[in-house]
Order: sequence, then structure tokens, then C-alpha cells
Amino acid sequence: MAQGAGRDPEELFEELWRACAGPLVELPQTNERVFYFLQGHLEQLQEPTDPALLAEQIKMFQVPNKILCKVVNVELKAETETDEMYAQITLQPEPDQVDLPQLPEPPLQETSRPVVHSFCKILTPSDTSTHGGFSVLRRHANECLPALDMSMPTPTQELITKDLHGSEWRFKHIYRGQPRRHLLTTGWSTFVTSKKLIAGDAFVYLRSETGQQRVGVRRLVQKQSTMPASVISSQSMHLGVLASASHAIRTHSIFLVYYRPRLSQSQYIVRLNKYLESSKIGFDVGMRFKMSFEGDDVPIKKFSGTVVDKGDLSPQWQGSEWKTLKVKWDEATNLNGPERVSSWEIEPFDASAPAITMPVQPSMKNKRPRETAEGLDIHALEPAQEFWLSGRPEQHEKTSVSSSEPKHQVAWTSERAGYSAMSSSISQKLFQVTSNDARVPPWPGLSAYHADEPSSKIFQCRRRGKEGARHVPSVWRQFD
Amino acid sequence: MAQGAGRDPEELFEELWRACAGPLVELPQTNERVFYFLQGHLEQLQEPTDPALLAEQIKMFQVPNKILCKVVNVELKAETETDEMYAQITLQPEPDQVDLPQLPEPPLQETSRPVVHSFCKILTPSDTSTHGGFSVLRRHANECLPALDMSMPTPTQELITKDLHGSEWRFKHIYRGQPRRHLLTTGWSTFVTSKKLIAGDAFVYLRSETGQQRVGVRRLVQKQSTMPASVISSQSMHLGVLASASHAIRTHSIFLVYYRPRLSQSQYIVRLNKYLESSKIGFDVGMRFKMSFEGDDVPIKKFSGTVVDKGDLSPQWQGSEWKTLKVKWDEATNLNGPERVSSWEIEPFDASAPAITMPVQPSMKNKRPRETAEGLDIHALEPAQEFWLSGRPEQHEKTSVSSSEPKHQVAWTSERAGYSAMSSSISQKLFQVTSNDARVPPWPGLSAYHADEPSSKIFQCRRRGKEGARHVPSVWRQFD
DNA sequence: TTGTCTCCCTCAGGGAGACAA
DNA sequence: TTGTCTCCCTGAGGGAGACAA
Repeated sequence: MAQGAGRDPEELFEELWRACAGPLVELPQTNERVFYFLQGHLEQLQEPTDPALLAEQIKMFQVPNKILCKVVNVELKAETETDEMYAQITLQPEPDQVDLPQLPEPPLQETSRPVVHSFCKILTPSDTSTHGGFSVLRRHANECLPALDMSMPTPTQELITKDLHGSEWRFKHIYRGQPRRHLLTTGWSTFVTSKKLIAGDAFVYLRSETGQQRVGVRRLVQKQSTMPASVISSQSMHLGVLASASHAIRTHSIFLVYYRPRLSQSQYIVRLNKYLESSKIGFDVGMRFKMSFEGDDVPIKKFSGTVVDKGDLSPQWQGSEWKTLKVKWDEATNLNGPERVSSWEIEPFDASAPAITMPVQPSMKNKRPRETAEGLDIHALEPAQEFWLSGRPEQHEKTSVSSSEPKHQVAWTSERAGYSAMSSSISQKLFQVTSNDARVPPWPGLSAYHADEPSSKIFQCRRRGKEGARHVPSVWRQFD
Repeated sequence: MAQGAGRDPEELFEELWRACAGPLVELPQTNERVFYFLQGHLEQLQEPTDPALLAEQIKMFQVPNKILCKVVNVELKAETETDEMYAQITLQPEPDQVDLPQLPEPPLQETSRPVVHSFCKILTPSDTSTHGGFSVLRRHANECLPALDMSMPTPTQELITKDLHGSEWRFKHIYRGQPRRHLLTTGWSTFVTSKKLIAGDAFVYLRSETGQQRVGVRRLVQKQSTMPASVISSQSMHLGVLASASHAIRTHSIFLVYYRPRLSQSQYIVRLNKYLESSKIGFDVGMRFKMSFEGDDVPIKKFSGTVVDKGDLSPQWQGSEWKTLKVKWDEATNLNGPERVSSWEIEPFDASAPAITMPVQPSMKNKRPRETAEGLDIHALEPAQEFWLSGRPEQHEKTSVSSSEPKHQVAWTSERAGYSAMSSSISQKLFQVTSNDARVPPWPGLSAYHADEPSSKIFQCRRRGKEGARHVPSVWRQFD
């Protein structure tokens, strides 16, 4: 759907896809083995089925809770209308679904990835306003955009970029204003309109070493239109997914899964090795853990909590490991965090983690009441931005697990003292939605629009000038 | 999806739905019995499956070619994005699927339908242009719009209307210009933009006796975005549909079908009585028949042809009656007519039918190269319009089957002699696409965009002034 | 009768620096 | 350093009658 036409270096497409997907999205590799949790796949469809019928069908189709599969193929794609990324994953059930492997398999050779310069900026109301263009953060411009001829009075160039569909987007990049700053002007508003961007969404830019430029989008809230056409009944969909898997197991044939990382509530295709690692830890009631989320001002934010219960999510899937851990988040913050997680989504608690609680004073300025997500109060937004620069855009994932490649750098905005209080209220505003979507869009039972909830506390990395930097994992290097 | 909110008189919604669906769309009634042809339902999904797998699954699920069902419920809906109408039909398989009824069941009592005034006009390039509004044909204004106060110098009023989703649309209706004519100005362009209308699409307007106004859209080509989100694999979809039906048969439980009349290639939910009627006729090789299509200048146009072959469409569905008749259309015109039809879609040939062949001189004027369907050459469009006025907007369906309610009136544009030659070339232009979509959008193996095909002939109702009227079924009354 | 064109005039919005957080 | 505002000015497009098919 998105592939094929116009996409030149195949690699760049993948880099863009990952940059848009965000640092938390993890995909299995071809030839790797994974566990496929049917239950999670059905949840992705977001349409509830009659539990009795479901139970009956599970029995009829004789499908186990998790299916050991070999990954035959992974194709990255993007929805034409919304640019939502998804992966078409071809799986083949392993012949033996009873004696499941207990030992990790040798890791696959990592494929080399091209060096790219990229940034991702959350759009401000001004960025999406009809008056004027996009304000490029100085860092981003310096690190990523082609250099301007600064000897000119007002340096200007045209950026010729492509999106995931291969469509071309041209932007005038100009360095002007008093004081001077980098802006994208002509071409920007068309982009905003076409992609239906609103404040809070993020703009992704990427440039390869060969000068190829790409642009993309990471939305704050998943466009609902993902589930538009009523093509077949939800019951039929569920049955179809069950039947496909069942048939594939019986005949050792392949089947396809459309994995939508930003829609799914939890990973339901889990690398065998990852699964085994988490089983080895054996999370149990009372244990402390932490979990990664997309932050608004840093790529990854970790929140900690305690496992308070353990048990099947639904009786139809007895003995499943899908979301079996009921958790309580520290400090009752993170109001929109999931109540239940799967063990492979969390890591053991580690005192060096930067998860820190701090109180927050809500700020309620109202400006620019236009162009924000319906019902979402980001009018009160203050300059909040997330970004990262790197040779490989997804490296933060590694960073947080202590990267073995110290060359990679992450920048993290440091702001002067006195700004942080306000900034954290922003953070709160954004986070209540961002975490929601970013990590796992609609947490069960919670609307994505809770920005007005009178929550008074929130987890947040300290960001008081240099002081804040101390909490950054040591491989992170601070610019500025 | 479309229902619920804001829709006041439930009845009006149905009238609007039918007006948008067009005169050829036929729906079963609640409590009626129907045959459900799985094969047709799978075809609607438009995604081919591996035939071997399909055959295997058909066997596994033990589903017959056609399933006798009681219609438990019919809900009319419309896609949020595209306004495409569809029906959610709840079916319950009858206990006995072997001894199928041979005799028609007593017809259900017809539910009374509200009296409405409605018109449907195919949009000209001017109508969809950015300069100016919509030109209301005088007849349409007189028959359907609320009366203007003609004593004013420039009579004006505001039309407050709703669409299928309950959204409000306001239009300024003004009578001005030299010579005077009816126009919709303010509000029209927003409507065109929002509904993504292009020249060739049709605007539907409807007013109830109580003054309630409704508007809708009938598209020339079905928006492809109907099949957007890759939610589950096509294989899973097919399996899901099979499994649902199979499960419902075994347990005598209900199942849901989303019937998309403008997408489907043939009716696959057929009223029992209609089916029996057509079996009684027993179409066979060599027999002549006629079939109804949406015309561009009349509601229904009939084309005639001959059955040239009879046999299964695919070996997986042996003995099915789905599209078993291979046909040859008279005069080799109607290039986009289906090669295969099901017997319940056609009627025996009747010499009094207005299906007449006439040669055509292609006209190739090019104006206004903007705002037309991509690749579709309707630049050469001449004033061609389809419309109907009636107490009940769908009555033409009945008309052609000889209505028992002679009170209903249909108007049919009559134009002065000398215009018809040109008009037929338009007709040709439009028809090649219209018939395609209107009746049965993408004929197998044919793109919807064949307007440039050098077809030199076309079926057409004569329209030479009064002369043409003679071919109209007698219950049609001519305005003018 | 009605589709198209053109002219006129308005206003949405792009593009700039000012200003302030 | 960068988000927001305001001002200026242009051009897309709505709204009118002229004209012709």
C-alpha cells in the first residue's frame, strides 16, 4: 500500500518508518522465532465479541494461548489516508507447539543500518497555525538540515523531501527574523493540511548521508478513522483471525498478521528470546518494576510501579500470559497508565532509574483556542518539545538499556531554572494524552481526552538546568 | 455509525438512504426469507483468496452454496468518511437447509412510506467549480424546494438541511441572474469540499411534507478508500465470513452481513420470492433477456442481451447459481456490462422495452480541465442530467415492474430535437463509467476508467422531444 | 433553460518582524 | 532560543451578470 512506487533506497524507508513509529516500537526480524498471542491480536481489533461464543470458538479451533512461530517476512507499510504505520508480518507456526523451547536461540546477526540525521518535533499551536510556517529548533537545523549559505543576508534553500508513500513535499527553509531563526515556510501549510496535523502531533524529518530527505508524522492521538469501513462484522473478524491461525497450525502453513504498533495495547508478537528473558525474571505479586513510555520532552521516560496481582485477564484464555500482571503505579500519578501489563513489557526495578515523582501546579492559560484536538485542552501548552538526534534514530531504545555503542548521542533539552514548574504542568497536560497514545493508545476504559482531569501529581524527569541532567542515564550526553 | 444522533423522523433517514442508493438498490424486509449466497459475499470483499484453500475451507465449514435465512433485522447506515451507504443485515439460517421451499411465501405487508419531494442532479463542472454555486434545475426547484417569495426583487431563503449522519448543511437559495434561475450559493462550496464531490457525482435533495430537508450524495465512482485500513488479512476475512455463516447454520443463531449495494457486483442476498420467480423462468442458453441499469438521464435504463452460456463461475462452488449465466449484450455496445449475471438480476425480454441501439458520434470538446475524476475524461461532458421527482423517491423500481400506485409521478427530461445526438455522446461518456459504478462498480477485469475507449456505439433511450416519451412505461408521466 | 466564463471584490491566510517567555 | 502576535499584502475563490448552447 505504501511501498513500491518512488521509494528509492529501500533502507531509508525503514529508517523513516521507525522514526515515525517511535523509539518504543519493536519488530521481530525475519527468521527469528516469536510467540504470537492470539488474545492480543483480537484485542487490537478493538471490537468485543460475545465471550461465550469466543470460548466456544477457541475450543473448536483448538488454538493455544500462544503460538510459537517463525517469522517468514516483515513488510513495513503505512496507511494511505492517515500515514499510520503498520507491519505486515508473515508467520509460520512451528511444528511442535507442545514442547516449547526453554533456552534462548542464538541472536540473529544485526543488519547494518544506514547513518541518518533525524529529528522529531512536537508541533506547537504556532506551527499548525494558518499564519506562518514551522519553527525549526536551532539544534535540529544544525544537526539535520542541509547547511545554508550563511554569507547571504537571508539564507534560503528548498528542501525536497518524500514521505512514506513516496509523495514529494517541498519546503522553503529560511533563516530570518529578529533574532534570527530557522523556519520552514512555503510548502509547510500544505503539508499540515494534507496530513491533518494538529498541535501536539509531531513532525519527523530525516536526512541520509547521501542527502536524501524524508518527512513523516507521529500523531498524538491515533486517528479513529483507522477503523472506518464496516466491511465484515466484528464477529466474523474474530473468527477469521482464529481460523487463520488454527489452519496455519494444522497445516504448518503461513498466515499474515497486520501489526499496528501504535494501536495495540501490548505487544502480541514477542521475540522468543525476549519472552524467555522475562519468564526468567518471573515477575510476581509485590515485585517492583519499571516500564518505558514515550515522553514529550525526552524520547523515553520510565515509570515505576509494583505488581499487585497476577492472573488471567479473561477466562476464555486460561493460563495465558497476556496482560496477567495487575500493577499499581508509583505515587498514583500516571493516571492513564495501563492497569494490566504483560511481563515482557516491563523490566525489573533499578534504583538508578530516572523515574521521579514531583508535584505539579496546573497552569491554565488560554490562548489560541483554535486548531487543537477536539476537546483536548492543549491551549495551555507551553513550549514543550520532544526530540532526538542521532546516527540511528531508534537508538534510544538501546540507550536506556545501556548501549554498547557509545558513539551515539542523544540531546535532551535543558531549560533555565524557573521554567521547570510551568514546563512540568505542560508535561502533565501532554503526558496524560501522550502516554495514552504513545505507548498504548486508549487504555482500557479511559478516554484519550483527560487533559482536564484534576490530577495534581505526575512523574517527571527533573529538568532544572544542569541539575536535571544528573538524572540522565550516563550514556546520554547533554548538548547546550 | 451513521445513525443515532440528530436524525429526527426515522423514516426520513430511510428515504434519504434510498434516494442516495439509487433506484436499483433493493433490500430485503425484516421477517422475509432470503437466500444468502456466500460466494457473492466473499466477492464483495474484493480480495481474492487462494482457490485451493477456499475449497478446503468450504468443505471444512460445510457451507452450502446458498443459505436460506430469515431476515431478523435490517439497519441502514452510511460510512462516516465517504457517505457510502450500506446495510447491516442480521440473518438467521432456517433449520432446514435441505428441503428448500419451492413455493413463494405470502408477501409481507408493505409498510407505508412518507411522501417526500426529492431530486437528484448529476453535478456539472460548473457546479463543482470554485467560482459560484450550484445551479438548481427549474423543475427541481419548483417541485422540491420550499417556495420563494417571488414578489421580492431577488427572492432568497436559507435551506437548513441534514445529511445521513445528522450533520447540518445550510444553503442560500437565491433566484437571480439574467435570465433568472435558481441557485444554491453560500454553503454550497463547503458542501462540495467536505463531501469531496467532483463533476459526475450527484447531489440528492429531499423534502418531507412537514418541511424537513435532507441532502445526500451519490458518487459516480465509488471512493476506493472504502477498503482502506489493512486490519486483518484478506484470508482471515474470507475465513471469518465462512466461519460465521457455518457457525450460524449449526447453531441456528444470527449473524451479521454488511451489504454494500454500490460495491457489490450482484445481489447476494436475494428475496426468496424473487429467487423462485427467476427459477420459474428458467433462463437458459439462447434466451433473450433485459436488465436494468442506472441511466444518466433517466433513473433506469434497460439493456438487452442473450444468454450464451451457463455454468459454475468457480469450481469451488459447484452447482451454485451465482453468476452462472454468461451473456452477450446486444450490439456489442455497453462495453462495461457484466459478462456474467445471476438469473435473479434479469428479466425475460419484452418487445415493448425501451432498449434501443443507436450509433453515436464521439464528441471531443475539452473545457474546464479541472476537478474531474482522475484520469476520467468527462471534460467533454455536455449538459447531461439525471433526475427524478416523486412522492416516493425509489418508486421507479416499481415503475419498471408496473406500479400498482399510479399516483406516483416521474419526470423525464425532454429536450428539443437536434440536441439528442450530442446528448447521446455525453450519455456514452457518462454511461461507460456510470453503468460501471452505478449498477455494479468494477466489472471483473475492467477498470472503472474506460471513458476513452473508442467504443462507437451505445444503448440509449431515444430522447427526441415527445417522440422519446413513447418509450416510457405508461405509468411515467412527462413534465416539461 | 442552464452551463460556462469573466469580472469584481472580499477575506483567508502566507510571510515578515516585534515582542516576550 | 523560540513561541505567539500582529501587521501587511496577495491571491484564491464566492458571487454577480453576460453570453451562448
